[in-house]
Amino acid sequence: MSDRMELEVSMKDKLRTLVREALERCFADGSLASGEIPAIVIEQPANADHGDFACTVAMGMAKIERKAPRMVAETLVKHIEDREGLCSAIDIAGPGFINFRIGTEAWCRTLGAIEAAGARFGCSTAGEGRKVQVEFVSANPTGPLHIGHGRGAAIGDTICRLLDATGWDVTREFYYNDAGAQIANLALSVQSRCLGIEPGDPRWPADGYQGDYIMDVARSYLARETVDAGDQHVTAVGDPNDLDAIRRFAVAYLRREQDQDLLAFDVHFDVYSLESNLYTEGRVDAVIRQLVESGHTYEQDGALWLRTTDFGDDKDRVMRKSDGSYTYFVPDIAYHLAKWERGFTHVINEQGADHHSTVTRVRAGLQALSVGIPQGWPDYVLHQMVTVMRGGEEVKISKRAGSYVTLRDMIDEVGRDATRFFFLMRKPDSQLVFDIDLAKQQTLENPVYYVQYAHARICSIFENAADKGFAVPCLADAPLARLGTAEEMEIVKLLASYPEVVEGSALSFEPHRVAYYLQELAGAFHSFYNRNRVITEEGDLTAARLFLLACAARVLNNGLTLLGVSAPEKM
RNA sequence: GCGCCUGUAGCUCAGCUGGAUAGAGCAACGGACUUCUAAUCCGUAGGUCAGAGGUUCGAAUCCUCUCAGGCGUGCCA
Repeated sequence: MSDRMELEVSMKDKLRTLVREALERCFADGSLASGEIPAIVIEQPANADHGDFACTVAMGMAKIERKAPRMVAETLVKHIEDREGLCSAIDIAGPGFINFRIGTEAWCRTLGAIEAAGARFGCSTAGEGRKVQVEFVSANPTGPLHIGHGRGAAIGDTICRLLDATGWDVTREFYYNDAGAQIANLALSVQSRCLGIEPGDPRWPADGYQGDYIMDVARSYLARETVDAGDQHVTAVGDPNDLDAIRRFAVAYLRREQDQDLLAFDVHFDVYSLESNLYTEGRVDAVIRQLVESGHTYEQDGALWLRTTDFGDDKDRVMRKSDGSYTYFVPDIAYHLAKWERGFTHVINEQGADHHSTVTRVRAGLQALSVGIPQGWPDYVLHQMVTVMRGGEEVKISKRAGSYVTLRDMIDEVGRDATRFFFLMRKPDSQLVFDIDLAKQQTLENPVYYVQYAHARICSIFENAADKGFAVPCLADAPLARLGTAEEMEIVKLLASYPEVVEGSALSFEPHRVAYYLQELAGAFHSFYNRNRVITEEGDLTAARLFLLACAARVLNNGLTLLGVSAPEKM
């Protein structure tokens, strides 16, 4: 029970409670007058001399209280009752900061939560079991996944893991645009290859897909092979003149390729939604009808337009082209309406930023429907472009020209762990330069190895300890009072802050925070390792340090797992 | 032109959603293995946080403008 409490209440939360209770006492006895409890911010000072935590509330209250901030702080501190004995010192400093120094024992007590929770340390129930759907990758089945999809896969998958860890009921979804102009283009490209037409030939389709993989598809089609992809099982007809059969086969073939790449990347989906199904189920026509009824559409130049400018767009958009077919965002609206109807009040779409113009359009369409969907639904996480460098030069990514680096290349050349970690190192908003040569040649410099090495080193210590008759103790047998060096306490403090890192990372959809945290924790361990021996003549000290490292290994493992990166025991 | 993202050490990037003297990793230089994995550690050096205003006790962080780069602005997705 007490372990449970320990698990869920962070040090910051405990201090926040101390301050809030003190404020209430101040108001009760009249030593502070405003009577209104403001947001209480507890932060970690950049400078360790200022203590473990600082509270800024006195400075914020100074104006309302009409007192100097330091006066407010002094009054407040006098009313703090630290019943749990957390603080070894509470000081007032600078313009009115209240600085808290946490006692060594109080810090060490937090390790109990790690033993108690194990693989679930860092998890919370913040999501309260609510449903959330995360759509990511959603590559068109017109070619292999490239490095940009890889970034989306890594970010989307880790967001899912983060949400799952923080108590959400997560559905991972992949949307295949297997209808529309690009798919027609794909079919024509494959057909041309079947007929021996090459790029450059006057008969080659304009904007045709020129990649070599199109030849593979054509060969397979002519050989009448069978492809299994998801619930699709397509056997090639083999007739170069049957464009419809070529389209079905090509889509299934490329879906299978993408599925295999994602499998190799350890990315899995719960639901695959097909754009073509939205048509066959009549959802596209239905949404068109609803939009027309909404009064937000008009006909012009033989096309049907949605007045997206009613909802913040800078120009109206065509829904139904003059040739009678629909633009991509109509099925997109139908798809998102279906998400809503499936009960997902929380939806996150992870996409490349090159598709960001779709955000306004989809939201506008959903608002036009007036079915109670909130403004700003769904959420979007847009990752910026990945620039690929090879041989010191930028590799221009163009699917149609057939020039790109595939995700499969990266996994084969760099390894899954390093590729994932690399993609997760930067926040989605930042552009990413992926230097293939660097990633291949200097693999050992990749930060992922730094973190993994920390885990492997700890495991190695455990092995050596076992050889000398030391078992890793449980909390009850670990004399935590023996801990206290600067290096040890650095590790303890980092371990205690892990749940907040996970929570913040999940809340902001920013996986890179976990990656940075792990590097910090690994660094704290490596520093400790180089200055202290774990296995010594002193049994007590040895036991205490083994326990501390067991906690560190646990958290390294938990964090790496969130990133989809392995935590090896040997390297 | 307009919209979104970005601009922080030589390079690649963090900066906990407004706090105290702005950080890390590479690269450079100097050190540390007869001791649990040197894929490691310690130290030195490196800054007009693109620029200019504004908001307030306090700004890399918020608002405006300027400059620079990326993406978008298709009856492509």
